Formats: sequence, C-alpha cells, structure tokens
Amino acid sequence: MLNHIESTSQGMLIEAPPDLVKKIVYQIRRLMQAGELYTKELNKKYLVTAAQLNCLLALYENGPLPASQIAKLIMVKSSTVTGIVDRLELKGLVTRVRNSPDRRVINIELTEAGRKLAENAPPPIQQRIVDGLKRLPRNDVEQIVQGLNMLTHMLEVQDLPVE
Amino acid sequence: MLNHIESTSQGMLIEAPPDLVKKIVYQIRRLMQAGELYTKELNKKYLVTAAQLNCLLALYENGPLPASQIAKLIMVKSSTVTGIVDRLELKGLVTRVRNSPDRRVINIELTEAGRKLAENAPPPIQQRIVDGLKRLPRNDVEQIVQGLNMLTHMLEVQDLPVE
DNA sequence: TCTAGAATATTTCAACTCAAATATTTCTTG
DNA sequence: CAAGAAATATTTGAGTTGAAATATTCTAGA
Repeated sequence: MLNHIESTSQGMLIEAPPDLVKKIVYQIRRLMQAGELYTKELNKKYLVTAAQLNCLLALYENGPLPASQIAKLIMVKSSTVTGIVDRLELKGLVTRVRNSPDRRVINIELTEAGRKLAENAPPPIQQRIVDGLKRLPRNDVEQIVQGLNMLTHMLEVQDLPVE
Repeated sequence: MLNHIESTSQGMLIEAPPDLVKKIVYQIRRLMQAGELYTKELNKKYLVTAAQLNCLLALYENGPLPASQIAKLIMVKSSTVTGIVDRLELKGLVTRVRNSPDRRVINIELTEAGRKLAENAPPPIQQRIVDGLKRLPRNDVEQIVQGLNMLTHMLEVQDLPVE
C-alpha cells in the first residue's frame, strides 16, 4: 500500500516496475533462507556448519592462516572467525599456534582430523547449486552470474566498509 | 595449495575454466553480507532491525496478523517471529491480542507508534536495490530477475519444507 | 629511546535464525 | 463422546553475525 512510486513527474522515465523490485528482494530473501536451512541440515548430518566448513576448506586450500586472513577469505568479520575457530578447535579439527615472528598473529592449522574432513568434504552449499546448474545451458549460467554481478556491484558501490 | 591448477609441472597452463559456480556462491555470500551490514546500520540509525522493519511493514500493509502469517510473509520460521515480536512489543510498536474465536491464535497489531514508524518507514533494504535498479535499463533488470529466478527455483526444488 | 598509533586477536553484547520440545486449543474419527 | 492428530504459539539451545571495547604486540617518528 505504499512503496509504489510508479509514475514520476517526468512521465517518460523508464523505471523498474515495483513488482520486479519486490520480486528481486523476495528472491534474495529466499536465497538467504535456503542457505540458512542448508547449514542446519549440514550440521545435523555432518556435525559441521556451513561457516565451519568454509573455514576448513579455506585452510585446506591455503595452508595455515591467521584469523584475519580467514575472515577475508570467507567474507566475515574477524570477531566472527574467533567463534568459528573456537568451535572447530573444540572438535579437534584445527589448532591455534603462535609461530610467527610477529607475536600478534596466531596461525590456525588443520589437525589430521580436520584435513581428513576437508578432503572428503561433505557437500558444501555449492553442491546444490552445482547440481542445479548442470541442467542449465551455459547461457543461462552466464546470465545468473551477470545478474548477481550487477546486484552485488550495485550494493557494493554504497560504502561497504571492509573492516 | 590446491584448486589453483594454473601451473602444472609441465608449465602447461590448464587455464582453470572460469569457475562460474564459485563465482555464484561468492556473490551470494556477498549479497548476504551486504544485508547483514545493512541491518546493523539500520538498527543503529533507527533502532529497528531489518527483520523488525519487515515485520512492521507486513502489519502495515495487511492489518493485524497472527504470528504464523507474519512468518510466511517475511519468510522466516515462526519461532523466529516470536523473538522479533517480543522485541517490537518491548519497544511499544506492536501488541499481542487474543481476539480470535480460535483461542490458539494471537493477533499482532501495530500500536500508534508502530503505525507511525511504518508510515515514514526508514529505508528498507529495498531502497538500495531500488536506487541501483533505477540506473539500469529495463533489460538488465529482467535479467537479474531471471537469474535469481533460476537460482531460487533450483534451490527450491530440493525439499524446502515450508513448515 | 619512548611514545603514540597501527595491527591482531579476543571478549562482550544484542540480534537473528532454525530445530526440537512443549503447551494449548481445535479438529477428526472411531 | 473420547482419544489421537493437527494447528498455533512459545521456549530452549546452539550457531552465526557484526559493532564496540579491550588486550597485546609491533612500528614509526620526535
């Protein structure tokens, strides 16, 4: 009952119809919920959440890393990483080692168990998308990338302080 | 240390095919973080989070609603709604009333303050997207919708229990 | 040198999110 | 009608998330 600014004083302005915008917002929320539900499911089946899995994979692919680097790789603030690493450490999947000359940095390493888990990684969120994408013609895939690209770029332009 | 297959032992470059899937996942994460940061900012400026604002707007646009309906509208499980409504009630923006013949349902209504806030609603997440979309040709907007459509549909196909 | 400021990690805090369990109330079916 | 099933809301618990404050450790400049 509000929000519909469809006709401007200019008359001739081509404007994204409000329903399209609504649809986009709706779908983004849908995407987010899908992720939410997926991580719960993952955690139930494999005792690792999506965030934790991302962290493990980042370490597996890059070797030991300090928290700040992990934060950048998995796109999360570093205070969030602390919690994730805490839980991974409790499960014996990673360890914190202070082995840098710079005594501020604490490197996080995979344990043997962590490496093993990363190796036969339970299907990360990707899997569903991968499976879905397999059935689409390349063109459609490109279109999705393009669309997301525009969206993220659009949101990024407004100041996203990077910490 | 893996995954970047760019140089094999021969020096022959097997150009990692543009990993579109990774890009998509990355961008989805980006979208999610943008939302996360946005809600914090909103809360700081207006003392209402995005979830709370969505709830208020749902009530403003539809009149009093039971929790289950709000859950569907804002796409969240109903146990989540309970918390959101709790906090809105604390701030005096909504009230719970048991006025249905079916004594299980509890209707949630806007208070005067809630209505006022909903009316001059602080820019919901939408605004940024709206602003961004305004500068895009209609075709691009369509493309975004299409792309998201494919994605959500693809994720939806796998059982998303709707509660 | 030593001191102010940067960088790193953590703690604390509030909010969100969902699943599972629980309590109430209503409905259905034998 | 009574018992079990379904619907509605809530509670509880674990996890994620980021801001702000704090503690440590470096670094650069007077």
